[in-house]
Amino acid sequence: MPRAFLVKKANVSPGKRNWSELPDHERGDVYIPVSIFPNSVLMTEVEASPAETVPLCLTKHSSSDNHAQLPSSTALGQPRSPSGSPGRSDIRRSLHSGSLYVRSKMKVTTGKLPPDPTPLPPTLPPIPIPSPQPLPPQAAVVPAAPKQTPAPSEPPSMVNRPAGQSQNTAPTPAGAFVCQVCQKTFQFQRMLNRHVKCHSDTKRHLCTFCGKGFNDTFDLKRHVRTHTGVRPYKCSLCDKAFTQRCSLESHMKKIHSVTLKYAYKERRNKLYVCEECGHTAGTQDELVRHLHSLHPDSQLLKGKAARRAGGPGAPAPGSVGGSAPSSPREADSDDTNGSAGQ
DNA sequence: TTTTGCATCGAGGGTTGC
DNA sequence: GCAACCCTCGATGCAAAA
Repeated sequence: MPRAFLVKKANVSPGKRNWSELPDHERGDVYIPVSIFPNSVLMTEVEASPAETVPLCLTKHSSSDNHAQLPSSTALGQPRSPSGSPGRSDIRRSLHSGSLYVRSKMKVTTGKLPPDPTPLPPTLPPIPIPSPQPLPPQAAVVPAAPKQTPAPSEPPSMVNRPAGQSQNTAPTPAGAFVCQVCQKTFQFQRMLNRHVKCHSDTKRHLCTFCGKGFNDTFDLKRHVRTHTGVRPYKCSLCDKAFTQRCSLESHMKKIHSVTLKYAYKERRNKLYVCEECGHTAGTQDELVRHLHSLHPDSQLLKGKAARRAGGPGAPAPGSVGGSAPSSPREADSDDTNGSAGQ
């Protein structure tokens, strides 16, 4: 699974948040949550929503191209990361200096190809460069190749789709749904519908810090932790903390030789994370009490109240506001600051 | 130069709320 | 029933250590 987008490690320099300098267990206490930035600050600078302000970076550039569009950090005479490419902090610094820099690498995913005896030629045309104006999902899923014909093994009926079926989807006679872009098959239509978004350049959930877009709120929330420094997953043996559970489990296994007894794909105990401060709770009630006592202005609480009242504008279930929506898109796409999830 | 540990994120599958 | 939300696995790159 090629990873087309890699966030380089932040270059450590004065004035930047350097989490490695802090004991992990203290990071959550020290980090500056988004919410304490006056929303107006962030939102003013990113006001028009990153998708509009930033030509969204979601253009395909080589990594060397990145350097050419490094307005702020170099212009401000600030050091760059050794590799020459900007780190996260470059983004933030730029953001706070009034010019939002966003990495220009584009996520290009083609999906996982099924075992196919006739693999696609290596010289496939690139995925269409995103247009400044978001395309509707289906429109954005124009096949990369001029016209991809079904795999030889596929019966002709696969390209016959019922009315209402996406242009790029088709059910097989067996009931599986096939992505017409990459030929990957899915058992359910909803799986295919979501998969099709992978081929789209339009990302619905945008990070207010860097403008990077994600297809899923959870992906965005997870990503935002790289900006906020929230590390909910703490090692019980050495106090090290991680942003993701798999990192913790990997750490436990490699460093402490502790392999957690979980079945494959078994759900772990849900962890309720306060994205305001990184506090974790075992239950939602506990988290709510925490929010009431320490973050009474939390967007999560407001959202809950709004939902109870049945009012509009309430965040989606499970979402926890940390920053007030600054644009219809954000209002629509709920949180950037986490939820009680995990 | 190689190995190790961590950080990050894509994407499939399960769960929940409307 | 569907869309959104959430969880998990696995892949990859980077930096530090060996």
